[in-house]
Amino acid sequence: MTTEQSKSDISRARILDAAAKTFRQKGYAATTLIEIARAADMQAGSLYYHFGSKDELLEEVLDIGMRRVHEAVEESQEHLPPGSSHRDRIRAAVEAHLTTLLKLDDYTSANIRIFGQIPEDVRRRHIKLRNAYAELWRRILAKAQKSRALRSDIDLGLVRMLLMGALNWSVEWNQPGRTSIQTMADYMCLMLFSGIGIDEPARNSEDETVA
Amino acid sequence: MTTEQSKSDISRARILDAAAKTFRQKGYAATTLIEIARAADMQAGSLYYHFGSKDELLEEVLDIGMRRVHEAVEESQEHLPPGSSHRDRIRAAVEAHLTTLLKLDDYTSANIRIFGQIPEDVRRRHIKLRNAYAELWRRILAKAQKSRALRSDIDLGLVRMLLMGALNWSVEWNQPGRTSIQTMADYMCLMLFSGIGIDEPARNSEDETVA
DNA sequence: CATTTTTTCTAACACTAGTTCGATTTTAAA
DNA sequence: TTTAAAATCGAACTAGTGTTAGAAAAAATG
Repeated sequence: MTTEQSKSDISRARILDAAAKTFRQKGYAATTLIEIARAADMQAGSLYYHFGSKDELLEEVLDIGMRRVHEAVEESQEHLPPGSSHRDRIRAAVEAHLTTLLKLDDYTSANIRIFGQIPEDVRRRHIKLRNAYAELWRRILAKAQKSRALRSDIDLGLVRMLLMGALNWSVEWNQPGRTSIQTMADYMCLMLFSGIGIDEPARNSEDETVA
Repeated sequence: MTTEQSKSDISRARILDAAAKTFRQKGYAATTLIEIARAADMQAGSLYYHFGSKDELLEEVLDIGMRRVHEAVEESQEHLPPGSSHRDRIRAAVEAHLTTLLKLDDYTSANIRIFGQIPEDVRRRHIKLRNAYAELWRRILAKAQKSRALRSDIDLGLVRMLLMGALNWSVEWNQPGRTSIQTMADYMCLMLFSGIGIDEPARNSEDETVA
């Protein structure tokens, strides 16, 4: 009983890690307890000493993943240098979200990837954490809008959905080492704040190089 | 042999529809042939008269879904009013993508939702269509950039990923009748071209209403 | 109407999943 | 070292899966 509580807790953590990793890779239904057990250096039956069922294990993985992004983004807002602009705040939130999602956190990425495949009752119990996280973003964006950092004539709910989509989808294509999280956050914020368009010169009937 | 070829083709289509619908709802591994058969008013064993295996059925659903978005976006580019700006072109592509994805096309939405869960060899065979679709978008964006409708100093690959993410993620949250596809496309293009930021007044040290 | 082909059903098979539980090992306490 | 508790194993059970193949029904053909 030095660092953690006991061998039980260590095994528990090992199982959860293995589960998160496997769930993220293969999805929920396709992941077998045998695989999880193997990844945790155990026998499938032994898992039941720590968890009552596959769904219970799933639920804990999901909860942990969601709490981690939530905490990461929350901390990003608290640890900002004084006098930071609202753009800085949002940029920090974006970066925190992406970092948690893509950098060595199987829990969060598993959560994002498999949320659409989980059993009804697990979803019902987990949804509260999801809503709480959504509320955090709602606050961040609303505050920026109120302070005139974001246009006042827009529906922030829709913007938030599109934003989350752009960020979350990165778990599907991001390959570690290809594009840095900073760059991704830069581009995301560029699109959010300024866009990448150039005012087009009146009309263009010069070149019709279409298919 | 009037409209389609025979009863076989009708049943085939009915099975594919049922499969697309069920795959979209429950995911790949969690979907059983019994469910698909029931949704198609058949017995599970009868499916094998039309398809050699579950994976073969899956593959066809995926392919159809991808071809449909591809064709829809391609047509959107051909049916543009003459003299359309590049913003108009992109906007049309966005709308076509969203429409196919959200409006009564279980094939495309199934494709987007379950792509991350499919068996390796199915993916390997399907990936070509995915790449072809990506190439279509690459062309559209590159053309806009070359014509100075988009900033020339940006990585279009990354922009495309974020854009696709924002659009694709809508299958996870969109509820029919809540937000119109037009509105979604409007907001997406607004963010892409202009952003929703307002130039902040120098510095803000007035109110520190942070948590 | 008879007969052949096409399509579907039915029942079974092989296999794998999640789960259970008594035996066994490991760990901690006395 | 002895002993009790904690943790894991291992083998079995049940349920449900994808799949097969021969029987039955439906449709098409002569």
